[in-house]
This record gives sequence, C-alpha cells and structure tokens, in this order.
Amino acid sequence: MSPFAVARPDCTKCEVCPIHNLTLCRAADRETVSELSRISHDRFYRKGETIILRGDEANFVGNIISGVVKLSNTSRDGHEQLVGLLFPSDFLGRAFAETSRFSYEAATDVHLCQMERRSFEALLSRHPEIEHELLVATLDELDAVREWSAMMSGHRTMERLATFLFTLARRSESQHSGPEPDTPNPVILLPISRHDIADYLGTTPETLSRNFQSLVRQGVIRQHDVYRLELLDEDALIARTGETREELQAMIGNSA
Amino acid sequence: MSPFAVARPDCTKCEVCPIHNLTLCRAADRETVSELSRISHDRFYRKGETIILRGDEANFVGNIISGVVKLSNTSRDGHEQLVGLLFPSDFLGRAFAETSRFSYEAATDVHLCQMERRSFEALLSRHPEIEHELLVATLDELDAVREWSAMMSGHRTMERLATFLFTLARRSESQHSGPEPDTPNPVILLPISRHDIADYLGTTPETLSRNFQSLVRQGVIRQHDVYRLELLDEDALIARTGETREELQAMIGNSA
DNA sequence: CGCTCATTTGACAGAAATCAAAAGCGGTGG
DNA sequence: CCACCGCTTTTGATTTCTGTCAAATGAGCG
Repeated sequence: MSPFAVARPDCTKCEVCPIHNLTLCRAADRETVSELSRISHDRFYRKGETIILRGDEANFVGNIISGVVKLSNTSRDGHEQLVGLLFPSDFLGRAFAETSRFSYEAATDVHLCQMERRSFEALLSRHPEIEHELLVATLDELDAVREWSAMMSGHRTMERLATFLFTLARRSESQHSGPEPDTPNPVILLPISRHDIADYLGTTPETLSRNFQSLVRQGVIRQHDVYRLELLDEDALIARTGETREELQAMIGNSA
Repeated sequence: MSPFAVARPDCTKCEVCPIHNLTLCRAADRETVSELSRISHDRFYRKGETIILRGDEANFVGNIISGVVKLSNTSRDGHEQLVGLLFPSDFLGRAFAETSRFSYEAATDVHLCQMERRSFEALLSRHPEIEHELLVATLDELDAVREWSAMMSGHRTMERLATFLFTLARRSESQHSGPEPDTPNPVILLPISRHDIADYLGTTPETLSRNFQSLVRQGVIRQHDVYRLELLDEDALIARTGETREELQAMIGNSA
C-alpha cells in the first residue's frame, strides 16, 4: 500500500490472488511470481460469452479465478457436445498447440487470469519448475477424465446424474467461502442449464428431467429454483451413484 | 557390431529402437540417449499378464515397443471397466504419483521399454527438454481422451463401434509394416476380445455382437476370424460413425 | 472326442429417445 | 399490475434401442 509498492502494482497482484496457491503459481518463487505478474492480466467474461472457439488460434491461456467455464466440442452440425466443466483454479486453454480442439464458453460470469500463450510458453521454458507443475496437473487431469469417462460409459442415466450432483455438491461447498447456512443441508449450485447437463451426461433434457423429478419425489433433493438444489439425503444420493464414497472422493478434483 | 561397441551395449540399444523417434526419446541428444539407455531395460509380458495393478505402487513406467495394452479401472466388485488401449510408442504408467489409478494388462504379448519410476523422474528433472516432451504428449493425450469421451457419450452403440473399427483400421494399417496384401481391402486387427470391446464401448457382448453381425449382413465388413476383419466398404463404415472423415482423423493417434 | 469358454442368436423386459404438448419463468409493453 | 411473448423445463404417449436371461453354436485344447 505504500507509494513505492504502488509503483509496481503488477509485481504484487499475484500475491493477493485468491487461488494463487492452488495453481501452477504455487511453484513459483518470488522472482518468478513477479514474472508471472508481468505477463498476466485480469480479464472478465460475461455469462454466455465465448472465450475460445474450437479450431481457432488459441493465442492465450489462463487460470480461472472465479466462475465456471464450459468446455465443449461443437460439431459442424451446430450440435454442441459438452466435454467438461472448469472451475476456479483450473487451467484454461491449450499450451503448445496452434489451435484449440475445444471451445471454451463462460457458463457464469468468469474472472480469468489471462496470459499470451507465447509468453506463457516462453516462461515455461525458462522455468522448468513451473512446467513441471503443469505436467503434474495435466497428468492428474488425464486420470480424472479417464475415471469420469469410465463412470459415464458403465452406468445409466440416474447413476450419472447422482455422480454429477455429488461432485457439484462438493464443489459448491468449497465455493461457500462465506457463512451462508440458509439451511442445515448442503446446497448444490448448478452452473449450467438442463439442456447442457443433459448434454454433459450423454442424455436428453426429457430423460434428465424425469430423473431429477424422481430424486425430488423420493426426497433426495429439493429444488429451490432451477439452478439451486438442496441436498436432503446425501447417503441416498451416494447410493444412487453406484459408486462407493471412496471412489467418488477419488473423482473429485475432477473437472471433466 | 565391432567388439568395442559391444563393450557398452546399453549405450547403443536406444539407437536401434524401432520406436525411438516416436517417443519422448526423440527429444534426447546423444548423451541423454545414453542416460536413457542406462536406466531402461527390455521387458516382455505375455498376453493376459498384469503389468500394473490399480492401486498398487507403480514403481516403473515405460514405452510400449510392440503389442497392445489394456488400461482398465477394475472396481472392487471385480467388474473391469476398460478405459483405453495403448499401442506401440505410447507411454505406460504414471510418473509423479505413488500409485496408479488404473490397471495395465497385456492384451497381446507386449515388449516394453521399462524404467524405474524414480530414475525416470530424476532424469526428467535433469532434462527439462524430455519433461517438456512428456508434457506435450500428455496434453495431446488429454485432448484425445476428451474427444473420445465426447464421442462415446453422444452416440449409440453402432456409431461407437464404427468409430472404434475405423480408428483400429488406421492403426492396423501402420502396423502392416511389411507388404502383406492378402486382399485389396484393409484388414482390421482386433487386439481384444468381444467382451473387452463391449466393455470399452460401454455396452454388452450381446448388443455388440448384434451390431457386428449387422455390419456383416450389410456388407461393410467380413470376419476372417474373431480377431481379424476385412473392411469391405470404408465409406459405409464412416457413414455409420456419425462423424465426418475429418473429425475421425483428428481422433486418431488417440489411444483411449 | 469331449471339455470349456467365447461368441452368437433368440425372446423378452426395461430404459431411453422421440414426438408432442403443457406448465413455468422472465422480460416487455400496455 | 396484468397480459402477452419467447424460452426453458416438465409431463405424457409411444417407439426404438439396449440389457438381461437363456440357449445354441463355434473354437481351442488336452
């Protein structure tokens, strides 16, 4: 806050970043953080905005500071295929490739810490410890995607939905940074529409809706509004996933 | 071949490796190749052998020189869930993690270039250029898995099967190193049983069999034996994938 | 040859997609 | 404040596809 510090605002902004120690940045020493500060800048996207379009040159990458991003595989016939969701602290974009094989769209308002891809790549080559961090994150992500993919192909719609809701419940918890005990029960925040959820779970809005209503009728969840659920019976939800609590735990941290 | 060269066989073996320039090794200079030689050794697995068991300490990693490896997610109830297939030049195992989240099993006889995980990790930290190569390979793999996963969740069984067969056709081509024009048509080599294919495609052997027979009846393929198909009509196969030829191309190199 | 196991075929039940329509929700303008 | 409009979500009826159970066929092997 001193005038001297203010003279180089870029060099301190990362130190107040809320997700600083959850991302690649945690591997950076003081000097490297300052380098990161210099090549990164905040960028805000409105809900619905396209951040990167599939096939386009992806000239930047970034870390999500707040909000949720849809990762999708829009095919030429206009049909969108949701491939994953990205949450705060997740890395966005594709380093070391000219074009992105997926589209990124803001599912909610999004706050992104954005960097020119080239600058980021150059930084990685100067700082193998950061590149190493990215490698480990990517390996973890790959495992998580494979685990999700296995879950998806081996289960029916209700089990997929239950698993999806369970992971979201955990995510929502951690997003409840502030004290907000409206109810004694956990609240599940759905960042995307029914249509998109159906897409993500490989089904249709109609079938999805029937499964939602089935959960409501059986007292597992309550719908406050379309995007806000109350989890009434976690055990019942877990029972419907067809997985054990441990397996579900292993899947969390999964964003795709 | 000289007696002098034979004196240090480890230092040259990588230079005659058939997949040498398809793997991480291609980023290695002469000296680094020699280091790789020292920490790696050939290992052979028989069809059906487990290479790494899910949950176990994965103390080694490797590159597949020949053969096909099943990557699976065996759940506690004994039900195996196939997550991917690994082909020659693919990297096997998980660096930078104590345990493997998946099982690796030899689908055919497998020739592996195996390394102690710790030694490999140490080598990566000494040679950022190799680590970089691993990062890029992992990023590509992640894209491919996401693309496969999107395909899987958006299509029905016939479309999945057609896509699977198409990618195998391309793989089989490249494995036909020698001239083997038994027929004018491409030959598709299936490295795994019907049961495993069903598992991989998220269906049952019965439904899979019906779809296979449907392709046979419609003259798209011919079965020489259970593991060897002849592709009679590639266009018809592509039509059944529900994808364009371009999208399929993008998915190749995909092993999961 | 007789055994076992993998694959295929058949019959049926269940799950999900599709087609169609009603209900809910949010914004606009009267 | 209310009526209207467009959109999303839900519900209903029906068809299609897939899983399940059961049995037949086929392939490999001692």
